[in-house]
Amino acid sequence: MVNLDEITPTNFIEEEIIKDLKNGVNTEVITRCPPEPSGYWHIGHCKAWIINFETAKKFGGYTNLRMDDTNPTKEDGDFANSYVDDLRWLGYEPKNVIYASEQYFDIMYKMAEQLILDGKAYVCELSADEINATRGTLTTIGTPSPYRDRPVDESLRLFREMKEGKYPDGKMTLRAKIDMSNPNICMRDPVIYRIMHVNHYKTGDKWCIYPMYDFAHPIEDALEGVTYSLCDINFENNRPLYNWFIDNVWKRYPRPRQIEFAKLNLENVLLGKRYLKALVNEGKVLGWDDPRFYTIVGMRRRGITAQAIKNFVMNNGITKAESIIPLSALEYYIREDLNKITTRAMVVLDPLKVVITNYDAEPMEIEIDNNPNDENAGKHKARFGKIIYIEKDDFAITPPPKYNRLTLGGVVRLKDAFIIKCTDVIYKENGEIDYITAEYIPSSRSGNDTSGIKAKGTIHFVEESNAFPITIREFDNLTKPEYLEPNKALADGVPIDEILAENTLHESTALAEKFLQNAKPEDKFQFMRKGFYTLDKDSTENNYIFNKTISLKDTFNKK
RNA sequence: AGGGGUGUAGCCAAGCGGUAAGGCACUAGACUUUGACUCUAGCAUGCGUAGGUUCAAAUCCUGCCACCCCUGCCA
Repeated sequence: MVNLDEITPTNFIEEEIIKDLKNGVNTEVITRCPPEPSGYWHIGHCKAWIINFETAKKFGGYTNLRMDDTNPTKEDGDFANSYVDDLRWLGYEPKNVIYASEQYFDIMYKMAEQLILDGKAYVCELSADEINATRGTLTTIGTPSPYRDRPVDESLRLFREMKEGKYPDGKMTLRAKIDMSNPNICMRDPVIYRIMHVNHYKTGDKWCIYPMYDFAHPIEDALEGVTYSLCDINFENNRPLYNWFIDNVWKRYPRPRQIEFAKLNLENVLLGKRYLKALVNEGKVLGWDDPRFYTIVGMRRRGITAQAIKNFVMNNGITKAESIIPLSALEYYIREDLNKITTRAMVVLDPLKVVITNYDAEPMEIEIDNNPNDENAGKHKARFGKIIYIEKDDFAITPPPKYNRLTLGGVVRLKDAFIIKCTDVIYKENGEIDYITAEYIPSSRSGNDTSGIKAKGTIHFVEESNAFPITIREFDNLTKPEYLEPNKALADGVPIDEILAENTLHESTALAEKFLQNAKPEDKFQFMRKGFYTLDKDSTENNYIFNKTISLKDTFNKK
C-alpha cells in the first residue's frame, strides 16, 4: 500500500477510492481490464484500460487482463492473443492473464445452482419473444413468468438437463428472481444462463450453456479479488444488478465497487467494428492496422506513440460528462511526444534542383543535430555539394508577403551548410522551371560564419550523392469533416459511402538523406520543417515507405 | 409508476459557501540556422434556467429546461 497522505486525487474516481481506503471499506486497489475478445481495440478501449491500469498503479495495486469470453458466437482466440501485445505496447503488464471461460465457468455454474437452491433463480421456458413481451416497458411494470414460482428441485433438474445438452437453443433460460416491477429494467428477472450449442474458442464443446455478462462480470471480479471495477457509463444502469449478484451469490464483503466514467469520443473519427470491418473486407483500406484507423494497431502503424495516447487520456480528465473531443487535442500530445523523441532528418518532398555554380569540388561532409532539443541525441553526417535539391515551395519568383525563403537574386541559409544566393532560373520548353542556379558563400559555413550576410530564412535540402528516393504515404481523415460523429450518422442511417471522404491515402516520392536507410519499421523521425514520419512495415530494401504521422504546426501557410 | 445520469468559454476541465485554476484551439508579440520547439500577453462581470436561503452562491434549497443511457437469450 501507498501512503494515502502522499496521494493527490486527480479525478472523482481517485477521490472515491481515497474515501474508501481511509474509511477502511477497502484496503487495496485491484482493477481489471476485461475485453470481450471480439474485435480490435481502438482509442476508446485505450481510455478504459489506461484508467484501470493507472488507477491501480497509483495506489500500489495491480490489474488483471481478463477475457470476458462468455459468448462463443462472437469471440475469437486470435483477438485474445493480440491483447497482451497491445497492452504491452501501451506500457502495461497485467498481473494475471485470465480466460473467464476456462477458469470460471465451473464455479459460476455451481454458483448458479446455489442461486436456484436459495430460491433466487428459476428455469424459465418462455421464448425470447415472450420474455420481451412480458418485461414491461419504460413506463409500465413487467408481468411475472408463469415459471417464476416453479419448485426449486424442478428448476434444478431442468438447469442440469440444460447443461447436459438435453434442450435445443432458446428452449429455456435460467433467470434471476428479482423484481418484475422494478423501474430499472435490468432488475426485471434478467436471464443469466442461455443455451448455445456452439463451439467455444477456448472450451470447445464442453459447455452448451453460457452465463450472461450481468451474472458473470461481478462474480469474475469477486473471484479475482478485484476491488474497483472501472467501466464506462453504459453500465451505470447495470450497477444495481452487479451489486445484487455480489450480495446474493458471492455474499461476502466488501463488494468490489463498480465506478463508471464517460467514454471517449473523438470528433470526426470512425470507430465501430462493423464499419471498419466492411472497409477492410472491401479493400478500401490497408487492413485493420490502416493508419487512418484509430485502432491501436492503426495508430501504432501511423506512428502515434503510446505515451502520447496516455498523456492525452490522462490530461483530458476523467469525468462522467459526455464529451466529444476535437482531434486537435490528441494531435497536440502526438506532436509533443514526437518532438521529444524523434531524430531529425532532411527530406525533400517536392524537389527542385539547384546547381551551385561556384562549387566544383567533391561533396563535403556536414553535421546535423539529431535533436536540437536533446543535448544527448548526438549528430549525424550529411553532405553539401554542387547539385542539391530543395523544396519547390522554398523558392519563389514572385514571393508572397513576409516570405523568408529563396527568391531570384535573394539569399537563404541551407540548414547546417552555407548561405546561397539564387542567380538564375532555367526553364524547360514547356515553360516549367527545370532547375535554378545559385552561388554559395564560402565564408558562411554554419558554426563558422564570417560572411556578415544575414539570411532571413533557413531551409532544408539534400545533396545528390547523399540522397535516395523514398515513398511517402500521407493520410487524410477517413470521413468527411462535416460528420463530426460518423458513428452516430451511420446509426441514423446515413450510408457509409456518403460519410467517407474520397482519396484519403496519398502516395508520393521524396528525396531523403541516406542515413534513413538504417531505419527499421516503426522508427520515428522528424522530417525537418515538414512533419513526423515513421517507417512502414510494407517497406523493402528497394522501397522505403514512410507514413506521415502528423505535420509540424505551420503558422506561415495558415495566414 | 418510469428509472438512472450529465449540464462551467469554440472543445476538454478545476472548483466541494469567501468572490471563476489549467490545457487544447484561437489572436497578438519575442526568440529561433526547423516559419517547429520555447517564451510573453490576450481570451467567461459569469457557471443550463427561474426563484429562494445567506453578509457572501458555480457551490445549499425548490421548480423548470436541454441532452445521454435503459424494454438482447450482446457486452
